[in-house]
Amino acid sequence: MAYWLMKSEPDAFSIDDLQANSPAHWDGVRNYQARNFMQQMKIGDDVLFYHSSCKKIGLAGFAKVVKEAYPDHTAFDPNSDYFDAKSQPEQPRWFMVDVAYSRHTKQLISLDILKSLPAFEQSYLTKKGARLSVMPITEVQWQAVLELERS
DNA sequence: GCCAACGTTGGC
DNA sequence: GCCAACGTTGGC
Repeated sequence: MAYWLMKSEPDAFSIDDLQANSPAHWDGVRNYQARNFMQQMKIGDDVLFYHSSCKKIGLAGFAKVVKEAYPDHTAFDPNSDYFDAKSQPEQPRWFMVDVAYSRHTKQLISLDILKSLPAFEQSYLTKKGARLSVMPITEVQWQAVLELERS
């Protein structure tokens, strides 16, 4: 069982949207490293839902992987913002997973708080210039987040 | 296979 | 809206 963090711009898709449309497919990932991580996801893995590029940046909720990686069909659709002519149905380049809503965080766990946690001193999230939208989270980091939820 | 130009991400 | 830090592209 593994832990992951997935970023989403809440203006486009927020934790509220996931709650209202659960499970949802996580389409539109067009970065190889992020894709590779998604391909490692297993059913039942825990996901931290992160709101990026917005007023309240940070962890907004919890989700679970309910379907493992399969071709991202938005790459095949010329009308989609995520269309990629180089991804063909016979040989898809991009993949997505399905995630189901678990719950909101009690309150938003801001990026500042995350940065203040020793567990997150070394992470894809807080690393300078980090732009990865899908990343693994360690057991220690996961527990640190749960600890915040208890306090 | 190098690397300059370009596009994107995402915090501020 | 700015821009630093990246990732990707494409000419050579």
